[in-house]
Amino acid sequence: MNGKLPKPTPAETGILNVLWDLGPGTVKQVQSRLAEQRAEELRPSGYTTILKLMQIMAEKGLLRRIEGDGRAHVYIPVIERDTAQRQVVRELVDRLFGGSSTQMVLQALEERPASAEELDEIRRLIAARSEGGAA
Amino acid sequence: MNGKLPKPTPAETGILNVLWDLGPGTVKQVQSRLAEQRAEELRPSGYTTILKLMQIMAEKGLLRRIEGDGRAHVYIPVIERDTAQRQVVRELVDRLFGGSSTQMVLQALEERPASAEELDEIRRLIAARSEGGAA
DNA sequence: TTGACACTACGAATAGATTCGTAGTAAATT
DNA sequence: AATTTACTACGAATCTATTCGTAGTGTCAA
Repeated sequence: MNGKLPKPTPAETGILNVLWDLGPGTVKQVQSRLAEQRAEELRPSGYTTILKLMQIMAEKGLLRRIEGDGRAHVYIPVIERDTAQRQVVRELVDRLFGGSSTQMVLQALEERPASAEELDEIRRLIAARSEGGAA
Repeated sequence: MNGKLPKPTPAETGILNVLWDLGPGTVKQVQSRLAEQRAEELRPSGYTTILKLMQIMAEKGLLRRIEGDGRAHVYIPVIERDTAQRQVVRELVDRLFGGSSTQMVLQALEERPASAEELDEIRRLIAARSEGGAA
């Protein structure tokens, strides 16, 4: 019944972000959260739009739908944040960086300088990797 | 005449990759290069498909078109590889990593372990950044 | 001149993502 | 019971990306 989960589209990613932050939620909760976030930049999507998207996501297997207290269904992300992130990063590295994650890392650090603490964290990860032994 | 360049679509990125690698090229050159690359995985796009895409890209300002020796036009990428990379990385960081490039870096290194040399390079960049002082 | 060739230009088909209107339904309120 | 409220379900419109067929044009060789 369940092959591999499809890559979330941009709009779907927005919904997933909300659910990853807040945990299980109804369409209404997701929709109003998105509306808050986007109120300033873009015109927020209407209720039925988000409903439809979440229904589609449930069909695709990205979300699981369960009965809630009231009439509203509750949706839970099936795909993990980490998984989605890795999936997209991988695709981007392949498509635009010739498979070199290093190049991407360098660009990322160029684009948005990290704080000292963050650099430290990266340094630690690298240290761990260096010892553990890379392929 | 020229606002901001639009973000290249996936197919457009494939074309840009070829032109970034080979320099100015004709539709035929790009198409056959792509066909080679993709011959094993997917069905390669036909000639007129690539032609159309490149025409659209020229309209959008992503490519510049000049007269070649023969009848075929020669196309030159207007957008630089670095620029496109940064653009897409930035969008991805915003969309999926809450604006934290560090998180993305960590994921990237998880997904595709870098070699010792690469880690070294990253380490050097970080060292430079640490001194220079991040925002 | 005729025809083959190597291109470009254009229109239209297909596909996927996103949008929302409208209708249905059940519970809560009057 | 009738109305309002709060939802879901469904179909269809729109938009963008991608695809390619077909027609037009100029060059070159026979």
